[in-house]
Amino acid sequence: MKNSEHDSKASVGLRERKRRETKKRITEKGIDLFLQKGFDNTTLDEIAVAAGISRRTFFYYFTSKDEILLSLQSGIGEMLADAVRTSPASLLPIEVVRDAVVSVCKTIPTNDMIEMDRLMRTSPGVQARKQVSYVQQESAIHEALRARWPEPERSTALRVVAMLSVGAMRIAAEIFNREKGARPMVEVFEEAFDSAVREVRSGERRA
Amino acid sequence: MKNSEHDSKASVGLRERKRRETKKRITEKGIDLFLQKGFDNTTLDEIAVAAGISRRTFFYYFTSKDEILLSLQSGIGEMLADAVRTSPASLLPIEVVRDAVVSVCKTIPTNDMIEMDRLMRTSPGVQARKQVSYVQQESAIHEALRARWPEPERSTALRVVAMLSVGAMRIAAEIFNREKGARPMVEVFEEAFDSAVREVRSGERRA
DNA sequence: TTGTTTAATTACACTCAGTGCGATATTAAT
DNA sequence: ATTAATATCGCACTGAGTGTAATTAAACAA
Repeated sequence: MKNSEHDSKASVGLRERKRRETKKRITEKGIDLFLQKGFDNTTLDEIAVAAGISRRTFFYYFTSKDEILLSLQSGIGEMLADAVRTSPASLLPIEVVRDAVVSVCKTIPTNDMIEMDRLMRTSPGVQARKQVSYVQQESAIHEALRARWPEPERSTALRVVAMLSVGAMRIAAEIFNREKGARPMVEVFEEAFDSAVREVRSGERRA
Repeated sequence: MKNSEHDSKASVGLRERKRRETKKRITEKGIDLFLQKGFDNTTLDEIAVAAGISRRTFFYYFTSKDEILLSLQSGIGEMLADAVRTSPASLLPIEVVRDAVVSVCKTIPTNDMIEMDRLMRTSPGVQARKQVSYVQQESAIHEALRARWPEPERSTALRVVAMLSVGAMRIAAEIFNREKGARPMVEVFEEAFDSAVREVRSGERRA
């Protein structure tokens, strides 16, 4: 194995290059059409024609129509996990996940978020799949957390902490889009996350 | 309007009675088939035949195949919301949601949970839809919470608290099923919820 | 260069979920 | 008995996704 899968240097070979271009073209044309006509009103035939491939070839690159959208959200999980792994050793889990989401939020362009959200809302089916990607992000964070706090008896707590962070992110995205990006995403997230923490801590006496 | 929609007394009329029987029959036969052959390997034609109706009539009762499963999980949201509404006035939000989930967990038969979970795992698509029902449950809880703590600036915190409770429930269900019901669901949930709260409270100093 | 292997692309035919439309039967209301 | 709703059904259609097998193009070896 000379070249790794994601080697974007010169020696990737013509095949791999074409492959990536094709996949990218499908994604771009697909999103274009989705934004124009809505997800459900766009057929695979239309996407195939726009991307200059046959309908059957589409399924060589994607397993379903949804995957065009999902492929955009994949990667966020890994970004979050990386942020967890590279955070200062002095922090507590709850602080680590907060920082992780904050740093990732900053990297996502605001316009993209709003457009994607509008897209997601055009179809209940897609809305459903999006939730699955949140679960994947949770898992990614959870694994990264467990690598740093490996005591097995702590695993469940870390799982819920991961869930809390992704959940706060999800809600922040919701609010962010409802306000049409009036405030930066990071700010909304911090408000959601911190107010939740405050709420939990408010019942400090014998529960 | 003489009779309310859910009046299960004598005066419901023959029509309503038949209607409910048909819907129930479809659900039961559907679940039977799903458990036998898996969700994806069961066609609507088979369900229709088993329920003694036409394929077309199925869509008079349900809007999709998924809805058979989803209709079973619906109702939990309302149970949770009711539990929130009827909880003692002295409790804090975080305590209220904990109690609500605990009380609802107790009412769900263990065997049902395990069977349903196995079913859900037979299809990624269904798995996705399940997540949507969690979101619905979150909303139900959130609304009930807001009715008790109506200050608008607290809404987001309550939203995240609702999410935390449903999330802990979801994770508890996951663990519960992984252990094949070795421990009661309530116990697993309490462990998940409480350990998360402990984790959040652990960073009590200047965050 | 040529031949060989492997991966990409396509056409065709198929299954199944879901919808639109219109016809017929059944129950309720007057 | 008439009339108005509500249920049930058949038929034909669209669109997603799969299986199969054939064709084309790139990679590699001699």
